[in-house]
Amino acid sequence: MNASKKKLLLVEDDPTLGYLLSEYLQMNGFEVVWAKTGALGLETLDQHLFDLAILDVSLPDMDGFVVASKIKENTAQLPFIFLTARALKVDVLKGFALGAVDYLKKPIDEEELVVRIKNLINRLPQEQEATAQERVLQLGKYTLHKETQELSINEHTQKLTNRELDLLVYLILHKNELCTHKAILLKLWGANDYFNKKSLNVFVSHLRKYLQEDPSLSIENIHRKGFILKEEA
Amino acid sequence: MNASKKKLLLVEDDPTLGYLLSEYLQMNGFEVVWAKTGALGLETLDQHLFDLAILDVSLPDMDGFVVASKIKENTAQLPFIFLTARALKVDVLKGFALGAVDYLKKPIDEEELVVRIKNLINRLPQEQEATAQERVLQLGKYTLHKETQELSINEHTQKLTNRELDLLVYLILHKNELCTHKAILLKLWGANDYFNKKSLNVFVSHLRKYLQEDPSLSIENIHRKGFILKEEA
DNA sequence: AAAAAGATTAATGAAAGGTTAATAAGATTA
DNA sequence: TAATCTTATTAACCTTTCATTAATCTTTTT
Repeated sequence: MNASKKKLLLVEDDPTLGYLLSEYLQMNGFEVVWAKTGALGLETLDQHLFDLAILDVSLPDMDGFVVASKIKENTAQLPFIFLTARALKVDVLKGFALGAVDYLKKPIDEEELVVRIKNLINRLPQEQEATAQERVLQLGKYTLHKETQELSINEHTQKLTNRELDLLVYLILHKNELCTHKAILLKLWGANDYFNKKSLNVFVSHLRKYLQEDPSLSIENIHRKGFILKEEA
Repeated sequence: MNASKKKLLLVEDDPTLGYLLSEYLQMNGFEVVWAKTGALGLETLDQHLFDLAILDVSLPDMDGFVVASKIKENTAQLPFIFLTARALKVDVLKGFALGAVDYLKKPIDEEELVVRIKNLINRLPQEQEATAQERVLQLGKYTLHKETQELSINEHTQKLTNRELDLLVYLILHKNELCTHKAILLKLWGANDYFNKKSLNVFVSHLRKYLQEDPSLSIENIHRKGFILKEEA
């Protein structure tokens, strides 16, 4: 999905949990800096550009809440979550009031933690890239704008109908994979019968015509199975 | 922050909890539509523009996960969270895999729920209302004065009616983006039905006539979806 | 070679969209 | 209060769009 490794700051004094989480997060593709005290955590902020901070609330030297406020003062935009055994309601409310993105209660399953972190991180840089990637798909020399339903190559653009668009999007998302008649028909038509299959053929035919300008592209038929949108290397 | 009340869809079959949450959320400044079954929840999606959906996982008619998938298919961007007694790890992972923004486990303190929801909603991509406050909007060679409701080009000015103005402003704010019938109708008419759609067509027709003088502008129809106000580069 | 499946182009008809005019309801003016 | 004006809605009518179906030809399989 996203090329660059995301960098996490983990502030956790418990050596066992700290090691466990640190390892597990790294195994899951994150770069992790583990600070064992609040003070150390704040220091590392000057040396790294983090994407997210994970803060234990109970720390030997300073309260996790204090760390959070300092983070807010120093690095304007670094989002942080609390991870703590202190599940008191007031603490949860205080955490969110401070601007936490989430407040997780121990014991926490590592797998769940990773899923939640990935979820958060994907949601953060939303506007800039995420939507743009969804709105426009690239296929060979072609560009497909989903909103305007326009398929462009060089200066020429072909407007697609709803069915054409849906089918092309489906094929692009499964590029170089077999898309069975059944799967396509169920997804786009909702039912898999003789006449819908006939209809599907018509649309494949349309798309083939539209995609002629790039010879590296082809929609091939696998007899009695389905279609493959191939893009040659 | 944002002036408008945020609209929540609550899908919860338990009458006691549903009532409690619904009331409490309303007390906290949210507009809440409470659907007691998954099917009813999906129906209301056509009548309202929601900011967030809160889904119980165990529902009488259909699984909350199913409701979530349907939401994803129908309304492009409506974020949703799960609220459930089923705290099994696989369920949590499944929930996030489906694209949930959060997964909360019952019993949940109402106050904590409200704080978490507010937190989420603040974090959601806000509609850029920046330009919405401008008194004068520029569109191609045209100038639109919102106060006087006058659309001017060169020496000619056309006075707009309220509906014409509202529609044009909406389209300008979403220039070169698909504006679905549903979104326009819900925003300007408050309801999405056959006759309002007919009415919308009339106003689009008016605007097209007014915008004829600048050939770089066009209001295009996307069959069965909506309109795009295009400004060619 | 026969039969089945697929490809392509064209024909069709229902639904959606576009435009202009009529209507009704509210506001304004006389 | 009646007359006029304004404007959103509804109606009437026409055009366009597009998924499906049909018709015809080609390819593949057995």
